[in-house]
Amino acid sequence: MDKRATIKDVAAAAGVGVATVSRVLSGGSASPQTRERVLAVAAQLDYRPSALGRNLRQRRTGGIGLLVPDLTDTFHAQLAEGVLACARSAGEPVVVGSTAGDPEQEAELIGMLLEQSVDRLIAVPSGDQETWAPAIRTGMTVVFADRLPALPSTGDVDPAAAAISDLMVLDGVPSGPQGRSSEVPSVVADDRAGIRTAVRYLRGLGHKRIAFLGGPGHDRRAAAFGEAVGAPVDEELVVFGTGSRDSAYAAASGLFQSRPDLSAVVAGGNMLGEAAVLAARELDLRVPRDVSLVMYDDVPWAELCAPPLTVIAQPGRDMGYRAAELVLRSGGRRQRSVVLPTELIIRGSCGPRR
Amino acid sequence: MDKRATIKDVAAAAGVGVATVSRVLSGGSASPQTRERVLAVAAQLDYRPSALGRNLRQRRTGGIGLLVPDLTDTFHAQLAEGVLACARSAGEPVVVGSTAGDPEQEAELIGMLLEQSVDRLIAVPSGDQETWAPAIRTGMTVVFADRLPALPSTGDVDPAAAAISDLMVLDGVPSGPQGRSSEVPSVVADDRAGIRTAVRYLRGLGHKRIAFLGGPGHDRRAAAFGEAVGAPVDEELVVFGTGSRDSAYAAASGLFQSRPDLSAVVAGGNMLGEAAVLAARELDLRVPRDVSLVMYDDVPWAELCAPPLTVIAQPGRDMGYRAAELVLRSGGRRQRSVVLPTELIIRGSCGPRR
DNA sequence: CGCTCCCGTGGATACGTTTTCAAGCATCTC
DNA sequence: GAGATGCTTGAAAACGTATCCACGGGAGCG
Repeated sequence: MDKRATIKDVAAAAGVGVATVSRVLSGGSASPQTRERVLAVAAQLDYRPSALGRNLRQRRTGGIGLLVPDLTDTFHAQLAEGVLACARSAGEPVVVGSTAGDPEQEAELIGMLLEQSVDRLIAVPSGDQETWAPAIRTGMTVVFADRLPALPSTGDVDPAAAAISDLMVLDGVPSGPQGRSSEVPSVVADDRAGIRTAVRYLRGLGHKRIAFLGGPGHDRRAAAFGEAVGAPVDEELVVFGTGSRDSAYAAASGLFQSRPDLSAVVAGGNMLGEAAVLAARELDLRVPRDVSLVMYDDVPWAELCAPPLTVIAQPGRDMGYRAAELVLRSGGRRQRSVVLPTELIIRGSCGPRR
Repeated sequence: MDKRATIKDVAAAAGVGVATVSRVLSGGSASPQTRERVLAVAAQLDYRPSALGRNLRQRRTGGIGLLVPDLTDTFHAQLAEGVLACARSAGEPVVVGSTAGDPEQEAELIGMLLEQSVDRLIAVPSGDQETWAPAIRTGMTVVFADRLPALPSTGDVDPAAAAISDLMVLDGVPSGPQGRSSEVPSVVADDRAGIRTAVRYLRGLGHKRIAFLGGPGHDRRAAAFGEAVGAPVDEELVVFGTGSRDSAYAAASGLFQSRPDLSAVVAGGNMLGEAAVLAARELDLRVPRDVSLVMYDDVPWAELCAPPLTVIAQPGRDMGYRAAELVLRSGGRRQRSVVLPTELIIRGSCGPRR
């Protein structure tokens, strides 16, 4: 009922001008006694500067945007927690959107953020570079996390080919020579090394027919997988879901049924890993006796599984935190991208080839 | 580089006044030809109304706030997804904060939202009614989800007693007779029925010594538990963690060690359930042979566990969606609270008392 | 002693929108 | 035919803040 005090009220109560109040509160210069009086009055009136006025004046919203495909994916939740932690310590609000891995929804949410004048954005992208061009062109400070937008699909290239060329350009460190999107900083895990380690591990156990089970945005991982297993890549052994749990399950189930000869699976994300466990169980495939499984993302429940899942761990929370740091410190001009290490955590879901 | 077009630009280009443009875009009345011209010009200029200006004018931020203890908790992630889905369909941004179950951080985040003039808030509260009084007094439209804030701790009452009196007041339907916070609508599951069903189920299996493992905000569930097992409640069998995974693990481990005579555990949340599985395994307790476990929240990984977890399912996504609906349709004055049913899903983590 | 320079201060302006208000104009009614 | 009524329209105010600019006074320097 009692409306919030405005800067004018404070100014009047302190007997100074609004400019002085603004300066005191923004850390500008002011005489000690003036500053003290203003501060006292502000505290007594319980004055809180309205972000609305400030934002309008400076033509930008203070907060930062965060776009992830699905919070129910534990890795994305970890990443979000990292972003939130960093943002909180900076006192910045964060606007979250979930895209369901759908470029269209992603574009829509970008539009919404633009409308809100949110000019700093952290994203786990689902769309390709074309989707992201508008946002970047508008001057938004964008930081990609976990993955990079794929090359625009000029015509109909199959994902694998695009993914490989993507890898060529990006080559471990994402700051490739060309490609517009390489100008935007990113925080990603060293997918190439992670996948390579996992594949070598499986090879060491005797596995020959190894499959990759990916979701949207896992092109880099798929490409790294292709590289790690070496040519010729059996294209039937690289399958993709579309982002939903159902689709992941369908992909996993289809893979197991169409290729009973495979003996090991690398899941490109924890939702895919979950689907693989479920599908295998449904088809009476025992893990790891009948099929070995290694899953991207170390999540708390990986350890609870039957058997406990061998995973490629990437520091989700750290990635979010670092991404938030990058996007907040973007005052310091051009930012370097960050590549964090992965770690193969061996539990019980891999065994020797039967 | 090219600054965004403002309403003035559109007005000038269309040869009309800004008021007309505003009306056309807000669905006001205008002559067909004027409307068409304005729309055409706006489209051609790629004009998007700035939320900043609008918000300042109407003295409120369009968006809605969402406060949860921890997105890494799968249930909270589900709830958040529900909120995001509803908000997206309404075109509203949502500002998310995670409180780590800490009332202090919660209060801080409430302050931040206040500063942003976010006047609609959905919260899984951690603090008590005292923490929430300021937000509600300011005129914020608040909807609680999953739980209600506890009664203010006047002096040092132990959580169990407070929880029980809480239950007395709230009695299933949260709109109790007194208590200021009972005026705020909420979306909660029928904890009482859920817990009662679980306890009866365990009783039916022959279990006598059943423990409750809770976290912050689980007072109602603890109270319902006490009611279900009937007096006298063995207070040692009701233990609380503080919200973190570590604390949950410590609580679970401590419980198992101090009371080797217990034969069943009800976990008040999925993080507690996770901790219980881990702690049991560490102490070489077999589930369900040595100890039975039923966990609150049905989460995707409950099925993957060894053994698959018997759970009290509550519709997290729906709860979020309904809460968002409530908070958005709050134009229609006083809203009724919603109580959603729970379902006991029997899997493999409960067995007969050994 | 006088000039300059700098610091502290307050008035005024701009940010982009919605909304009120009055005016203009055409149509309808008596 | 004149007054009333309704619809469309544009000018202007307001929202709360940050910042530009001008002004005043004190101190330092010549």
